[in-house]
Amino acid sequence: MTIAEVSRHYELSIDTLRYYERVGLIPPVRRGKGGMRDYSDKDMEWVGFIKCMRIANIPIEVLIDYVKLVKEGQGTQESRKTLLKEQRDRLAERIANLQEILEKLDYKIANYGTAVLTVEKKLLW
Amino acid sequence: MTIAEVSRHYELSIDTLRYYERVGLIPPVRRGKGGMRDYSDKDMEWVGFIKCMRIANIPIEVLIDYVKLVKEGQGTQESRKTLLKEQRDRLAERIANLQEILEKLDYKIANYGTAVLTVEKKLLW
DNA sequence: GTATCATCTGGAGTCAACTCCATGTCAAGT
DNA sequence: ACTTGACATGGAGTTGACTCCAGATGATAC
Repeated sequence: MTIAEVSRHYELSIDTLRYYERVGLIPPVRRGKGGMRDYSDKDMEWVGFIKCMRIANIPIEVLIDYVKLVKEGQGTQESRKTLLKEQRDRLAERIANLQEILEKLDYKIANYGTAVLTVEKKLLW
Repeated sequence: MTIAEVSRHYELSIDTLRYYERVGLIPPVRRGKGGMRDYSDKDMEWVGFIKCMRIANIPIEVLIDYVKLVKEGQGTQESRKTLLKEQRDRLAERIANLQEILEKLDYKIANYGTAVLTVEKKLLW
């Protein structure tokens, strides 16, 4: 897979793909003729994983740590699992939080313009 | 309410509160003796609202537009409602998205280290 | 064999959203 | 009278995460 293909497939810019690799968010991709990247299936998996994690706002720093642990090998499995669990919990919390805000927004929209209910509105925000 | 009190109450830094007001995220706060801000209940409501919206990642630009519409008065109610609805929908979509990622993460954690299931894992990421 | 094209690299630039800083004012305590 | 402390302002600096650029290289089309 060329970088252009990966870029299209995951809708990540070529620059972003190179950036991710540069900072260690993705293990180094094997190079073919003339130093060009040739993404393996495993590389693709990584890109997909990282894309998901980034959508979930998991900081790049944290993901770099994860990649480092993977690189260190078998001995780090527990730490990796712990790291993922931590992030999972953060994410779950965030979702709950956003859910609450969604409900508030729904309420606000439903009652928009009704001059009544001022008291309750004040309780909300 | 002094700025320090508002800061403590909403866990927003004093700098952030001033910044929000400066860029028009919060209507101008009335000043007391010596030019010091004196937050009214209405101001507090605004701060709370804006805080929520920012937690939901609604961009500052969008919120500034909203504040502007409010300032323009009654005639803009429909536009404001539309704006809120748009943001509500984005938020709902984002939550659904995050929910999916949470499930993937849960799956990944549950099967962590089990060398089996490699095929399914590949399907996931 | 030359123009075009995709890719490469290292480094600089951009953007949103704060965050910090220097300097100044004012009221209160000693 | 003087120090202290909270607050004010305008503007500069920081951070995270990209994004863009200049210059080089190798493959492909004509």
